Amino acid sequence: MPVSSKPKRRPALRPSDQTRPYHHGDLRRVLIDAALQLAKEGGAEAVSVREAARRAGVSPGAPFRHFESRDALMTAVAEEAQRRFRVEIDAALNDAPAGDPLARFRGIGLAYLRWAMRNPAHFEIISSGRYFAHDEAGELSRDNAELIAMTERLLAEAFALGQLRVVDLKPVQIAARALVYGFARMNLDGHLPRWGVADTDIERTGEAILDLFIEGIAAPPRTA
Amino acid sequence: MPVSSKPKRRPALRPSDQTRPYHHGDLRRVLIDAALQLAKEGGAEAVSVREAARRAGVSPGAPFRHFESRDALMTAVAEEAQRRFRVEIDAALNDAPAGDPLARFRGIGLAYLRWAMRNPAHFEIISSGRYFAHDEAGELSRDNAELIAMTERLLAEAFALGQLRVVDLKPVQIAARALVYGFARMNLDGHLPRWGVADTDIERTGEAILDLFIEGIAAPPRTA
DNA sequence: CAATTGTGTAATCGATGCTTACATTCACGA
DNA sequence: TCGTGAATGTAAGCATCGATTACACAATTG
Repeated sequence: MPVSSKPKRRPALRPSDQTRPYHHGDLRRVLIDAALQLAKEGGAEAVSVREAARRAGVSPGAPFRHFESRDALMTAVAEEAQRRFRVEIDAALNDAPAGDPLARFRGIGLAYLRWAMRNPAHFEIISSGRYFAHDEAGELSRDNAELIAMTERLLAEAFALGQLRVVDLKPVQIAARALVYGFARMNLDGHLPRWGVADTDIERTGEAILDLFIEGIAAPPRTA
Repeated sequence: MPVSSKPKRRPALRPSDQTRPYHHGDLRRVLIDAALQLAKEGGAEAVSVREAARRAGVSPGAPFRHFESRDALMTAVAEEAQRRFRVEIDAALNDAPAGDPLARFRGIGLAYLRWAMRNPAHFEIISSGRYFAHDEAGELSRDNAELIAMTERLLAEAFALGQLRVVDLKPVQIAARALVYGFARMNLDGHLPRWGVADTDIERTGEAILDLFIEGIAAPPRTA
């Protein structure tokens, strides 16, 4: 089993001359970073174990000491990406008004979209369901379940406050996810230009469709 | 350039004994079919040129006489899949009431969802934007543009008839696409179980979110 | 200090995409 | 009819990749 968290000193290769030390220092961490970088450069499937090893300055077999397969590496990468993603979501939630669950719901959607737009490859790794076994990747699954539960709770609160015109909340929840996921993937898969969305308009358009959806489920204003 | 459409006689390997004829007959076609089958069996990325050749009973180099690269093969596969997809869409349009553009719009969405649910791998190949160059694949692009134009027209007609409560139609169009695309990909990427959607409920749920969306953009009934 | 465990290297395997040189067959014009 | 060139197949080989195995070195620990 891999190292986990013991603070290893990074060997800091001697100033000018020597062969670098036999042991790397924190190869696991470095490999994940290299993989993240590779994904950013060439998309998720451009990540190869060998190239990550190359960038870490290590032999092609070395990564398999830390990850039993490419999928295992990608799972770790996905978990790291998910961690970063969660930071943004939580930040968005902190910025949203506590007493307005529908606004908070929207805030999550917006943060989701923005992160996906700005980190397409990492978003793909998280969501493609091809880069890791969902059964493992415990942290990732747990995290995901939390997010699902959170949107469910927010919708229920919104409904209780009379903010929604809809009764059946499950379809609303799934539709909302499908909407943001779909838009994010349209971006990822290069569909948006065909739909007349310029690069500079992407985030604005994402916000527009999210608002359209929210208006569609929101209760009409009291005074009509 | 490959053969195209000349009706070649298929050599019908001699009854019991002989080595099959040197020339295959219609290898291009057979390779595409094999690739479609491979995709159905193991997903889009399970398609390999060599395996397709193997199934066609032909040497590993042979396919490259017909497709200059794996991507070129996948492009042809995508075009074939798109052709089948279009058949369903057009059928759905024929079934929909001519005088009710919003219903026709919904019909397209439904047909889209159903086809994507029932042919996930082929759907992925069509839409993933990774298996072919969008600039080439002329037929595919043309087809896609047609579909986009069609939904645009239907929305405009619906608006003209007062069926919509929304003014800005572009976001509606994109949101609709994001919704169905997102749901289709959630299915493809194995998200739906996590969202509490059982296999048997998938198509029903798809219909539900589509209807939710359409209600959200539809004008309220006259008599309120 | 010695042994155990962790972590790297070297060499190798099989599969893949793709290329090149050569073989066979088809199709068309003299 | 035939024979020549184009089309289409085979054979062999390259580089890359994921993965395994045997071995080398280092760090920790008793």
